[in-house]
Amino acid sequence: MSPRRTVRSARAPRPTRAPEATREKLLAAAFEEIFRNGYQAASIDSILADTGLTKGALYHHFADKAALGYAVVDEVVRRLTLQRWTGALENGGADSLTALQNVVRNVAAESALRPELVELGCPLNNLTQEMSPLDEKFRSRLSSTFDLWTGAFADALQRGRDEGSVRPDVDPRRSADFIVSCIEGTFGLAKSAKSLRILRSNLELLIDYLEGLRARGPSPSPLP
Amino acid sequence: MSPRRTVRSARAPRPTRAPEATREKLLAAAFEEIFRNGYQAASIDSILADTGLTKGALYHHFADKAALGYAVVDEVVRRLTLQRWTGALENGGADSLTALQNVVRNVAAESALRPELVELGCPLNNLTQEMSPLDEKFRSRLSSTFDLWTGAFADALQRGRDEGSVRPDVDPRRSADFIVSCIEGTFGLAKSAKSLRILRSNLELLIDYLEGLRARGPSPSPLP
DNA sequence: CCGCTGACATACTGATTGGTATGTAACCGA
DNA sequence: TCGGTTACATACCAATCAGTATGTCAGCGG
Repeated sequence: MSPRRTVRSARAPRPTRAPEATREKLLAAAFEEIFRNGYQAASIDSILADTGLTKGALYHHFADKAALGYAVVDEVVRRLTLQRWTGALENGGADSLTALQNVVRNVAAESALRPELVELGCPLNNLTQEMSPLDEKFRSRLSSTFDLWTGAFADALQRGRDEGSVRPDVDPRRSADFIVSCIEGTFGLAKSAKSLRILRSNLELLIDYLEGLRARGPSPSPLP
Repeated sequence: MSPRRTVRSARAPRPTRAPEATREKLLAAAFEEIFRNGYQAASIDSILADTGLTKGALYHHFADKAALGYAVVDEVVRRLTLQRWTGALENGGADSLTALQNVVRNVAAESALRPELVELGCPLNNLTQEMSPLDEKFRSRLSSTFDLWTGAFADALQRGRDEGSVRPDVDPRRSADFIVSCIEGTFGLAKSAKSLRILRSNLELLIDYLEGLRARGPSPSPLP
């Protein structure tokens, strides 16, 4: 009867000790707080108030505030970024360039439903602008996340070249950097103007730009 | 002889009381501190230490930290942004599109000489990402600065259409937003990677993109 | 020459910050 | 069942924060 009873064998949904769940709760709250206020202005006390936990819990799982921030990048921001921008790149029957355009289209559609995307922007971009010049460990983690993102786009462009959907004079890596820059800048400008219209307009122009990378003459059989 | 002597009529270069110069010194130091650390992490005490002034001086010229931040945007960030990006748009004998490309080229050349541009990025962008969601007065000031920037680019593109250097199907406002987004995103990615190479590569691709906006057939006389 | 006001300097405050020291209960192997 | 380790909670601390109250001196109008 008493909820404080501990059942030995059966796994209750809320066991009295669940360190991994506690850690995840801290990470999620920290991400939310950092996303809204930035890392430096993120308050430990506020994170703990959100979770209902205490400093004992936090400093048991993380050495200090910096370690918490690093973990947020490694385990939350990275995952969110990759699943949003690289998750749907490889499946589907379309060519690589069209897949890339569809990813952009999907984000445009998603942003219409989630106003936080236009209000708060991209968490990866936010953290980068704030922390890159101030903390090298932050910078390297954020930069490597960008590398995964641009790398995935570069791979897609390279596959597009191989399959004939992308012009052979396109440099996959340089173009990938350029495209990601356009995306991040777009979120920044839309956030500044609080304008979903700018966000969607820019993403449309980006899709047009991608269309400009498409190989002209349809070469149905690249190598006979 | 004594430097403390006060000459009544002649304006000495360093009069004992120079409120305007004091204000400017505070603004400059505040901009530097905010540029390096962000607004929220900018320390009033640190700004004062840089200037050699005290709180009495600061709170005599500015009501509070927010007012200081607003003044930095209005009087420093805006001026820097406009002089860098819109200053050289209207002169020169070239067509408007070429002038736009030259502005981008000049910044690329400038960034090679000033490493702070790639390390710290664009002050307008930094402040926007940090403060737009947190403070509406910040956001409106930053957003209006972006409007001046994109407006100048849109005007240039419109002039290009009028003079025949820009394709008539180009929407000046939408394209201006897109171009500025590319620029800001480029500074962000370069800052993340600490890479002057990425900065220059992206600006080159942007110049190529602008070239794509050029009207095909040279119409020497738009209206005979 | 007097007195008022502008232009600061000095010293202080309460709140908030990240971090720590200590206490304690749950869990697990022996 | 016992002892040690894990997983927290509580209470506290020094430092830093923005902001304020007060003091003081320069300059100028009268």
